[in-house]
Amino acid sequence: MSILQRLEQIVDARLGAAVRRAQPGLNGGVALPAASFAPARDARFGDYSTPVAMQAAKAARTNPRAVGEALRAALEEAVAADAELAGAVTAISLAGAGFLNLTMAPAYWQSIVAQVLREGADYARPAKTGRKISLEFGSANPTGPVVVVQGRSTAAGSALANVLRFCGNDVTVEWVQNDAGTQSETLGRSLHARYCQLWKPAHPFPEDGYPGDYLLPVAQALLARDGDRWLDAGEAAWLEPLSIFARDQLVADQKRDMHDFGVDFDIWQSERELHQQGRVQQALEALNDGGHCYERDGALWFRATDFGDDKDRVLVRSDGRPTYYAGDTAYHWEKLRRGNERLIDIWGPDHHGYIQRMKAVVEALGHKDALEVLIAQQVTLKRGDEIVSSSKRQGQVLTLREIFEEVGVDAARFFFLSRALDSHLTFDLDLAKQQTQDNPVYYVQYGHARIASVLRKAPAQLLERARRAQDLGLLEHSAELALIKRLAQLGERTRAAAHAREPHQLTVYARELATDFHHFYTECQILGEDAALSSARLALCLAAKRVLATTLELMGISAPDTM
RNA sequence: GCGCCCGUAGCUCAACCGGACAGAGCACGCGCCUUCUAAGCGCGGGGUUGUGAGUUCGAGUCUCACCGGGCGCGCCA
Repeated sequence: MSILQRLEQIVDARLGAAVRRAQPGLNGGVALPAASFAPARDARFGDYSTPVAMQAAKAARTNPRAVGEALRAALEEAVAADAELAGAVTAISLAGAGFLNLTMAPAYWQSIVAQVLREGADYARPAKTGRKISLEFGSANPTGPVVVVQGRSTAAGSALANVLRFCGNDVTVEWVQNDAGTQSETLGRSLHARYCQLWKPAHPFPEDGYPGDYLLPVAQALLARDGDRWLDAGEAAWLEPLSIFARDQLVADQKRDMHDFGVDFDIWQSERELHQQGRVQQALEALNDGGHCYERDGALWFRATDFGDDKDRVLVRSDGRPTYYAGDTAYHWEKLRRGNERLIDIWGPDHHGYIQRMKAVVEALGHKDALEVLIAQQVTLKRGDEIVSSSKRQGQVLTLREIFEEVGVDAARFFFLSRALDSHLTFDLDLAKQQTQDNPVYYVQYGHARIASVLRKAPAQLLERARRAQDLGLLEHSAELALIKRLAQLGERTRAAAHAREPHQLTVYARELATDFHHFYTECQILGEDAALSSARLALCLAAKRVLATTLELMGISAPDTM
């Protein structure tokens, strides 16, 4: 257990007594908050701070400063009685309305460097919880290449998956192929038209078909496999096989796009298969058995209004075909049956109205509050001052592949990741491409490359000495301590990003980390006359390199040794 | 009309469960390379957190109303 956790434990254990001291007449139980030491807002207040006394005072309706003072005295006593803690903490103070502040000794910070070197990639990684979480994102109709919005949801989704895994969860990353229903048929008809055009260029293209060039190679592939077999056949004969053929080709492309973008899914769920395997039927039966369905106008309805939705929803149309909603219900049921405690979906902004009904059906299946939906807002593409059209209608959408091939995967991922999912994102292609100081990706990566460069310059013997972490007591420059304090935040920052489902917080931390390193690099000569000091600073470089690499890995961005 | 999201410096955005004097980057001005990568560092000006009330020891954060922007409200997906 870390020193900070021990201190929190002591505070938790003594909080009740502190409250009673402040409020002697208190009878009955009070729900006491748990202490959590966070980095102090301002160095004047010390290094760590907790408002727990104020929170407890509120619950007990008593004076926050009185609770704080009793708690401060109790903590001081406990720290003095323990050699390890006494060496780590130099001051405990009460400030403001009742903040409990800690000032840590340089020896404490120096020990963090040793800890990072010892634990490496596992530094700040908590124990496995075994908690199973399904994360679904990117999912789209297999009706074309992966486009810009999916760049955003997959960059964010995969980073969220990484950080949830880092925090000890067992995460399954899933993509759904919406390969059933009318869109799939439209795809089949579009392909058939392209295929016929290979013989007769004047062959009409369906009015509601999918334009764009991406079906041309699919039609060629179909020709290569089946020759003229479908040319004069009736629709009933070719509709399903061509829909499936197109799906298989396009899904293969989507997989490749995603892989090259650095995202590999554990599951590519076909909606069509859920129907064929009887999963949809089973899910509907489960709902029906629970008494959540009824028939009206020849259709089967789900009583969504029993679970907070605006209106009841159709599961099976009066003509007997199940709705998309029925398929998605079956899919979410599947995810629950696989043992996931938590289902997180990332959807596009046009699916807002769908959230409540999906939560309703998950609750009806007995898993209230298991589903969380994150909405990834629209992305506007720009080149300098010019907005790049992303109208799907014209069939001229800029694909995700074109974007990451133009600006690079690292820059693309960082830009997609850099804003909270629920705020609008403007992606400036020119800025992302610039290899200048304006580009935050390179700012962070440059920190890593700079360290690698110093390490290459360092004599092997000195590097060996640095790895033994024997000279850390010499690290007391303000720039050194500031950098170490930032390294020490890795745990709480990753936990915050995971807990809030806000992977963009990683980009914020990465920049802060790089800033502290660049400052240290400017202020402190690493390789110098004094071997002991050089060894200490090299050790700090090794630790900073490790934490930068961990943060970049979580974001799915490379950590280069040279730039 | 109803529901959801957003509104913070000139611009783009942060702000941990309600916590201390609301912070960064860009842009603008000034300075720093005979030493480890200047893709870097330092200093400076900039704010009634859309408006008005409420809850609280304490509100950018919670509640209500209003203003502005986006999205949704199908036996479409």
